[in-house]
Amino acid sequence: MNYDCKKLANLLFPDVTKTVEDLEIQYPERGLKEGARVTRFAPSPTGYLHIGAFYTALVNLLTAKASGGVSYLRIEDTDKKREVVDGVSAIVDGFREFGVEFSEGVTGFGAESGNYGPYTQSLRAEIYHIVAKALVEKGLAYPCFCTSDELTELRSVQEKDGALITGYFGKYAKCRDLTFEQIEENIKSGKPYVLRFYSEGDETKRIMFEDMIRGKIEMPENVIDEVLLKSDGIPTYHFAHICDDHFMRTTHVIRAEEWLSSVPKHIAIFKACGFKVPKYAHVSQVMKLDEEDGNKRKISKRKDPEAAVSYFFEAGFPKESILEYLLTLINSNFEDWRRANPTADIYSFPFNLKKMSPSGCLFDLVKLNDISKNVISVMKADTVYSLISEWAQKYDADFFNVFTRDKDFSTEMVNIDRESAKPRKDIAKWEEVKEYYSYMFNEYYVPNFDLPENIAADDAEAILAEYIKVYDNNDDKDTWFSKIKSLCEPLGFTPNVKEYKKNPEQFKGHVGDVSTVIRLAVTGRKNTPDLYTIMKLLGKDEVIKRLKEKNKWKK
RNA sequence: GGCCCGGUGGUCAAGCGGUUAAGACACCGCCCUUUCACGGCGGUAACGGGAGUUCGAUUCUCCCACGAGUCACCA
Repeated sequence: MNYDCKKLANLLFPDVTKTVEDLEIQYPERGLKEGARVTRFAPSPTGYLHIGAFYTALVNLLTAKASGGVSYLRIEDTDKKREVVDGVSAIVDGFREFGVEFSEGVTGFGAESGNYGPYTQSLRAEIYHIVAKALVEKGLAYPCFCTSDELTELRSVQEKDGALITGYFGKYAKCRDLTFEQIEENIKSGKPYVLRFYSEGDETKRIMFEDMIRGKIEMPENVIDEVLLKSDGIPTYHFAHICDDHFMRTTHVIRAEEWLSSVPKHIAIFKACGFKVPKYAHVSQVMKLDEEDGNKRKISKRKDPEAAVSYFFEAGFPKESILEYLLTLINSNFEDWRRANPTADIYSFPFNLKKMSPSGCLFDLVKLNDISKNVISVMKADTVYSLISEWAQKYDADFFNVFTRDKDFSTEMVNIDRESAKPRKDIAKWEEVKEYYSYMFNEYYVPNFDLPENIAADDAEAILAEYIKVYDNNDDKDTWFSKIKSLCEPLGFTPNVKEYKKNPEQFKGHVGDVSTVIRLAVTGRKNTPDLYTIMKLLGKDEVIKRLKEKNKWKK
């Protein structure tokens, strides 16, 4: 540069009086214990909380917690075009729904905690300008007055030349050669400009860095004069990343893999600023199978409803299920650990970044269901009752009224075959509950008279006729079952299943078939949890009423 | 197209020069069982292809194909 950089810095940033040294004092080293990691999750408020973003956030949280460090939430709202009105709340609420908390940072719209703020980029203009000014003073940044048309043209020229890389760099960076007078004149005449990084990179040289998930990575040095400040004075992601992660004292930048290719750029800017480069870890993306071409692809905000974490909450997956599932994707040894520590807090899991897979994984709803069934199966009835109520209140008002009409009844209902050594694992998400227990509520009960092939309608009728005679809702379970057994022989069935299996031709069926008839009559289902309890809960009148609809068996 | 990342059953994945190539989910069968579920036992199923290096490659190297990402005044 052929001019006094200090002079230019003052021309560009006349109002900036603070220095980088001031900032170093204002945001000192955190003084955490050896090995404690400072991580951050830094989303843009462009819509709902994305499941992939949450996944990355979880890795950040886990990394900080496992090392006794700090995690914080920073909002990257430097692109006003993409910003969405309730973007910040959507993100914060999303985490809140998971019961997940950062140690510091943004806690709501316009709210934050911590000593390294502001944690919202739009509030940090001064900081960026201080650092930018310092860069200009060092001759490592300069104003560029090129219009977007000129840039597009540059690109097409480069492409025509068959250039290996395109972009604003080296000899193509014509604003590098502006004289001070030209710059001054442009600025005085109000010409918009961006501030560019003056790259000293050498395109023949290569840079090495260590990614904590992928290991050593070698790439060509950055030569691009990346935009640092946009024409409105707001920083680009790249520059904000450098300033923020330095002054918020981030030790580990853990972000999605799409950032991997800009690491050389970031390292160059960190060094130009005289800042220490943090450790990087690039998390591979959560993908799904595209229905059209059958290939893996990133879960898309636009095309895939399951991209939003709210999708899972609407379906009624407990937050623990989603968390558990994501943990199994994050560290493959999580499942083993969970088996050994069934009730431990997930944050006590010895998380290890190095154990993360460098390849992208498919989000498997089937596996989520399985995990969720396990999670729900070990919940206490009271918990299940309140979680179903909460869910229904939000998403199914009609069911909410029915379900909460009689709390004791519903609690006992969800407690059938629960709180035991071998709990049932039927329910994966709350939206299944209404259908699953439909026969327990008259509003939803659908009589069904389709007998299994092996049972004749006349026999079914006879079974019920006899059963009504002996049925007593006050019986204990053994008595209840022995009465059903006693029905068998007079009607040509056997109470002994083994006997039936030995000589099937001697009987019409066995006690299982007799029970099936009663079950079908009472619940409309061939399969249910413990029938005894169901009948007990339904009550004598209702059971008898249902038993008496016996004439409707399909013949 | 340049750069870069990735690759073990359908899915998530152990493995890190010599293994009968774990485990989980899914699927199938059997057992248990008044149905279903749970549980138990068993089964089907994998190292993208080609060259090297080596006594020996899933593992190391290179090439090819494939898949992903990135090349903006978006993050």
